Amino acid sequence: MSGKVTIATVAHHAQVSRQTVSNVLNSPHLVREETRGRVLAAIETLGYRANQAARQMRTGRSRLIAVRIEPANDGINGSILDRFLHGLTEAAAPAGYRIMLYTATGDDNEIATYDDLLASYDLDAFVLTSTHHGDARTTWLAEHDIPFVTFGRPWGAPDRHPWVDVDGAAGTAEATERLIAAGHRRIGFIGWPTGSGVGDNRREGWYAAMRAADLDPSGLERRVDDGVAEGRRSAQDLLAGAGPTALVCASDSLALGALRADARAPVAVIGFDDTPVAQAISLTSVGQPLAESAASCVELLARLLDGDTHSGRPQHVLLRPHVVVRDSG
Amino acid sequence: MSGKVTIATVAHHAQVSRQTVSNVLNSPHLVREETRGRVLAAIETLGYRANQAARQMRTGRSRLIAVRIEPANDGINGSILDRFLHGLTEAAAPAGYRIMLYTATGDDNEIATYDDLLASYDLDAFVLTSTHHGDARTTWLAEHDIPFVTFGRPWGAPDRHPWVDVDGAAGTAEATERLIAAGHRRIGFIGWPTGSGVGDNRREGWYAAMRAADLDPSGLERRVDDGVAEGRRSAQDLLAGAGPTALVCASDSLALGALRADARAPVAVIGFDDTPVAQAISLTSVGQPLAESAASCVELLARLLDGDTHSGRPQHVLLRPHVVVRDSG
DNA sequence: TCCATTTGTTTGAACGATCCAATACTGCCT
DNA sequence: AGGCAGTATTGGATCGTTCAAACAAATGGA
Repeated sequence: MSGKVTIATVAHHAQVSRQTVSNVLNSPHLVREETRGRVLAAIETLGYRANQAARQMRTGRSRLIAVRIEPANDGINGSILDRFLHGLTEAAAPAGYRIMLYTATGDDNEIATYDDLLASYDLDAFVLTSTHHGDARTTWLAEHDIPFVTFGRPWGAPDRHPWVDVDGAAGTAEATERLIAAGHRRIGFIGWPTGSGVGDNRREGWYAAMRAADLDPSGLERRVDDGVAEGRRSAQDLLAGAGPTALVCASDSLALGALRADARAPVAVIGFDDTPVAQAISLTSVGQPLAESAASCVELLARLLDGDTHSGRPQHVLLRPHVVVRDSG
Repeated sequence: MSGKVTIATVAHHAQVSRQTVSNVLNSPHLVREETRGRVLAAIETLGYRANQAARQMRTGRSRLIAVRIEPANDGINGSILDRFLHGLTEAAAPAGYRIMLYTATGDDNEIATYDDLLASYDLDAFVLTSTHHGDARTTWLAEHDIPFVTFGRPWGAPDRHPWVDVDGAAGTAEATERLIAAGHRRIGFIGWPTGSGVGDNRREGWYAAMRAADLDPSGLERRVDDGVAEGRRSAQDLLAGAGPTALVCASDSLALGALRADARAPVAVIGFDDTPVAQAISLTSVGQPLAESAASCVELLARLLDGDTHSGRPQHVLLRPHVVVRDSG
């Protein structure tokens, strides 16, 4: 190896000053065509890469985006987080950003971690995944003027910050419409208790699709905590009552339970999230566009960080999920 | 906010020089007790945190560990990678390290990425997850003297680098012994084709446990590609032949398939990896100690990076997985 | 008493990039 | 020819930390 290649090495090789090399990289318009070519050639030849630490020390920006990775298997975790993370990493790289992970136990602890990360690493931005009602984290970040994006809408609260989310209602609506098109008329819904933004939203899509098709949704829904057992019990209950021929569920866990219910005739079931479980048991499920969501998060952040705040482009992105058809429905 | 707190701020506040503050942090034994107390108090009061970029520029070390996150849902990905990542992040933090993600398409591309990451970010080390026969990556890293640990043994190749792995044979052996203790005598095994280190290793545990209990394993095994359909077919095949009363499988996918096989009498099935799928369908499965594995990776790396190479402690860690008992076996 | 040794602390320089202000070089107008 | 605006390039200072070496004070032995 020829030792470290610094901006000085390049400058010497291209017969220009350090500053000119820096300009070629950061303000190309200031440099004459011919000079720029010479410098770029030298960079190529020497395999020069700007040292981030030095750049960061001067500019105060690290080109690092932090994402929390959670311990438990709930929320986005345990099923689709890795796909989201992969999407983030892949989208961030071409924009010159990298993803750094951190953990935290509880919101207060997470805020302490922010402080630490910001002071030690000069992080440029955060991506938050599991936002909830009255989230102290978004408040703190906003107060401290730290750029961030949430994957998930700020349910209830005014949306003062950029966010990306998946239109759950559109997903359950598509699932319901698909079942209607297949001839089903009594389509049930198994979802979570009223009050969770995500849960209410997914229920809404089913309800709207039923009404739009002039079908009566009354008596066809159950709201329970997430889980296979709960799904099974609810399905059993619905089948004994209103007798649906198909079920739309707010999660794959509920859907899996529904599939287990004893029914006279086969019941079509559609889950939500397209987790590995759905793939394994060939469950039709509403799949979130995770790669696209991640790319949108990066794009919003990049826009924020590059100071495009004045541009009128939207700070919010709502993406459509799509039904992944398998054997169950 | 009182602006940035640097080492100079602390030095001034504690009435000492910058270097003394630095010594308190990096070489405490050089500083007198009383002075150290004064400096630590100042650090506490001011909320000082060392700036990593500046430290990195001087020392050439970033305290950053890179991990590749893969796109596809195979290998460690898609099921347990997020738990491993969480473990890494959690174990790294107290040791003063952070986890950075990167992606790559293929080994060659990954090596190019190493070059990039090392030059731009001065990464301290890498953790590789899906090692395979004749892995070009380990060779490259070793040649360039980059510290790294693999999660997975270097099957076949001489183990010139530190690694952490889970003893698959011990896992299938425990599963087999458990079935034997439950009264089973004809216990089958469904695994992957001969030639994959991990697959052969998992098969070995079943085989050894059978022999140790004086049970004849002949005719009781099938080797097929991974997948639910393959698992089902193999199970069906075995049941029609040697007629096992229990099955040990090399993966949860195979086990799920095996559960689907039509059998006269109920067949006990044990899978491998304790994926979300196993949890969802209540499949007994051999669970890998992922948090512990991750912690071991960090420990080995920290040892490498802190220059403890002379110490005679082992460079290899083999951890025991354990059967997570559920309804299926 | 004096020098050698140890212990504790301070000073100046350096890491590699960018920002700033000053300078050299154009071409153009009067 | 001289002046002037605009462009291209230069050297020096700077970010916050650690390294290397110098310095000061305390200790110990002959």
